Amino acid sequence: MAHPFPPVAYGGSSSTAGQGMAHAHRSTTTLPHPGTHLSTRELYTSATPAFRRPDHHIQRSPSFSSLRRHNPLSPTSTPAAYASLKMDAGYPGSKTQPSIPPLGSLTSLGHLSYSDQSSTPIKVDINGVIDKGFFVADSEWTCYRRNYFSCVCSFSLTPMMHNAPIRFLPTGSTQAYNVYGFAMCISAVVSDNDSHTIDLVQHTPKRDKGPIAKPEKVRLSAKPPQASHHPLTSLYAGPDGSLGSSRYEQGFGQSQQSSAPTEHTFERIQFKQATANNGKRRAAQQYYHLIVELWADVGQQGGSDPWVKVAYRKSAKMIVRGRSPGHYQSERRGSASSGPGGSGGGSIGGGGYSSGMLGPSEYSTGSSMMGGGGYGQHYDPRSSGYGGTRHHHELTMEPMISAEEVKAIADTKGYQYYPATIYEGEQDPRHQQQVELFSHARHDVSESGTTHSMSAAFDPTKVKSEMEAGLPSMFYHGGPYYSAQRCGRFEGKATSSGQYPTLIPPPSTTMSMT
DNA sequence: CTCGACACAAATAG
DNA sequence: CCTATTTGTGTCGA
Repeated sequence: MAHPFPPVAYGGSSSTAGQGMAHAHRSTTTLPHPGTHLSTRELYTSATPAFRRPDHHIQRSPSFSSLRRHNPLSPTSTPAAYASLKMDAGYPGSKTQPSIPPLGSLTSLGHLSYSDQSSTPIKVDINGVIDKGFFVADSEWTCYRRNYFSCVCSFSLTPMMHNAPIRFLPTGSTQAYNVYGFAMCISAVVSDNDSHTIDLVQHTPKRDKGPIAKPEKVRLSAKPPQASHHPLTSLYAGPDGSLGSSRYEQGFGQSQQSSAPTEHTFERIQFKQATANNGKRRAAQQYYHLIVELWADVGQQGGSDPWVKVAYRKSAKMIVRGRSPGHYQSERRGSASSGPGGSGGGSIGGGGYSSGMLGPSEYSTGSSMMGGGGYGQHYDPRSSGYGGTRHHHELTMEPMISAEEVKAIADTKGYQYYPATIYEGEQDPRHQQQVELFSHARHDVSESGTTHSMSAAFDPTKVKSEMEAGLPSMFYHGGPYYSAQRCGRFEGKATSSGQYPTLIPPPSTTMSMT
């Protein structure tokens, strides 16, 4: 598995489009390879969950932006608040990023333990951040089949002992395997039918010109638990380009290999196929789930295939649109139900905590991610009253979230992010709020089947929302902090808002600063 | 209808 | 400021 893809340079492309592409120049952008670390650009671009390029995608979408600016689309599209977590920070002006689809709780397919004398049980955590490409439409997480998305994956073992041999005992089996290494991969399945897998494809920057492949398992080392304390730390790579966390690992010389990083970003991924019935017909809408999997290398113990799946985490259900954005803009799915708009109330409470997802998610496994949040579509940032305040604490523990939390949340209407919105609404770049999230990452690995309480990890308390004082930069490079920026609109709704302790900024009060 | 390919244009990054 | 690169997406054709 050296590299799933050849390095990006497929220079060969001739001229198809006239655009410019002669050769891959930016090699940087090459697809991530498993043992390699990303280059700088990559780091920022995708590797970093939180940091993506500042604006990039958002603005990019012509359709949305333009449309949105001039015409508000239907209510549905109304912009909502986003939770942006990114910290591009450093400076105001950056745009924020929309929320990202949450991952559900971790599902273990067996038990890991150190095989030394200690036999210490190992708790596994999988972190995955779907970075880019997704937005909420009609309260459902949506993306375009043709657009890229990326997924940052990492896992951690607690406790971490690098030299100790590990054993894996699949659930329901008595046969334990020696684990020589780990790898992660992403895949997708149909929501209704887990057995129905959907292929994911990975392009090179050259896109059509370059080869495409399926995401492959990438060998990774566990991220040290310590990293956890800094959510960001783990997430963000050091400036030097190497992942901070990886250094730790390597330093120890774990068996995995020096080249194994602790985190891998699958970039330029797209679904091979769109979900069926994208809302058009009466037929039931199909949904997919992205799955972040952790595999163990058991050598030949299990037969020819050395890889045994240890655990995985499914994302919230999502719709993959097969057509151009333009087609959907005017179109409305059906409806009714979810109509976000309709409800302005998106309130549902579903909860989302989105902001936290990124950072904390890193270490908190199941918890935070559900972000969906519900913001319906309120357009009024202020008028409505959500005024700031709605909030509450409950977010953390929303009962509702459990099993179908994902669903629920999603239904709830997550935040929708629309770039344009920002413009229209208000742009306050400066409202960045820093959030320190730290949840402890404790969760039980035991067996959480699927549903778990995710809430636990999130501590509203810890989150700090305010801080605008302008120190964005500080946090940023300081490292570990997470700052979330909000964009102008806080559509926060009561309900949802509750979920976001962090994000909810006082309506205009704070923002104007600076 | 969906998928795939081609091509254009916009935005970003350097 | 300019250019190279990358990505989103409109559209056509299969």
